Amino acid sequence: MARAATTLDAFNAVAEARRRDILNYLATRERSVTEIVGAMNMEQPSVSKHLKVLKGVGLVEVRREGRQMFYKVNAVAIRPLHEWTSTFERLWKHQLLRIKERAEANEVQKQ
Amino acid sequence: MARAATTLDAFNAVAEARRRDILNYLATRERSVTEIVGAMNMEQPSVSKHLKVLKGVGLVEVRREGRQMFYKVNAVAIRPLHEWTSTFERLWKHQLLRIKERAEANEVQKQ
DNA sequence: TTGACATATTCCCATATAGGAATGTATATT
DNA sequence: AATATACATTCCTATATGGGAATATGTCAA
Repeated sequence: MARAATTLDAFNAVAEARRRDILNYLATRERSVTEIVGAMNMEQPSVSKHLKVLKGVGLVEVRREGRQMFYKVNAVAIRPLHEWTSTFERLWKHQLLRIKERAEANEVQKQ
Repeated sequence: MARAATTLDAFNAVAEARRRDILNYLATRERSVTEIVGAMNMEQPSVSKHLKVLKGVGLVEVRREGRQMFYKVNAVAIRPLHEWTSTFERLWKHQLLRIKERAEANEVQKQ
């Protein structure tokens, strides 16, 4: 079996750095494809293909205006990722606290 | 060019649902490979391969104890994902607020 | 109607899996 | 030493890309 499809869910879709770049760019406000192409350093067909994947998992929404297509982030689709990572928040805070405690203990030793 | 390697970063590593399952299982406490195999419904070689990927991007750490290998989550490695998703938190909260407002406006209309 | 402009889609290819099967390796036990 | 246990690795294959190139589609303008 090959890897799961990028169109399966948000986790697979944002695995690609280019698509995260696009989402970051769209975080400010909606943009036309041409604007995205200009901002990223990618060919237009690549951008369109990435946008199709993002749209497939609901991470972006589109609006037509004449010849242009304006894409914007659908932030609620990112929420599941945030919530999944949140389940580990308690763990890394505990980890960082212990690192800090150890550092302070070393400071005391040096004195 | 093919898709980026799963061993590239945490984003690619957790794109696979099975690997998130393993991380979820390890969230409670460290576990031996056999325990993981028992909990997930996977073959042992598959589990070992997924653990190798997770270890490659620093999402888990290992400790040997006799013949057993105990794996545990390295939560700080999940932090970058949490922080990236957090940049969109303001957006989806705003989105949800508008949804709520619209629902309430409809309630008033019905009265 | 004819272009021109903005996007989307298709075709092709090199690459990276994920799982299954078989095998290798390290450690404990007798 | 021989065997069993616990994992890791290798080989193979079907599949899913992501980018480049070429082309198709849709819309506005003259």
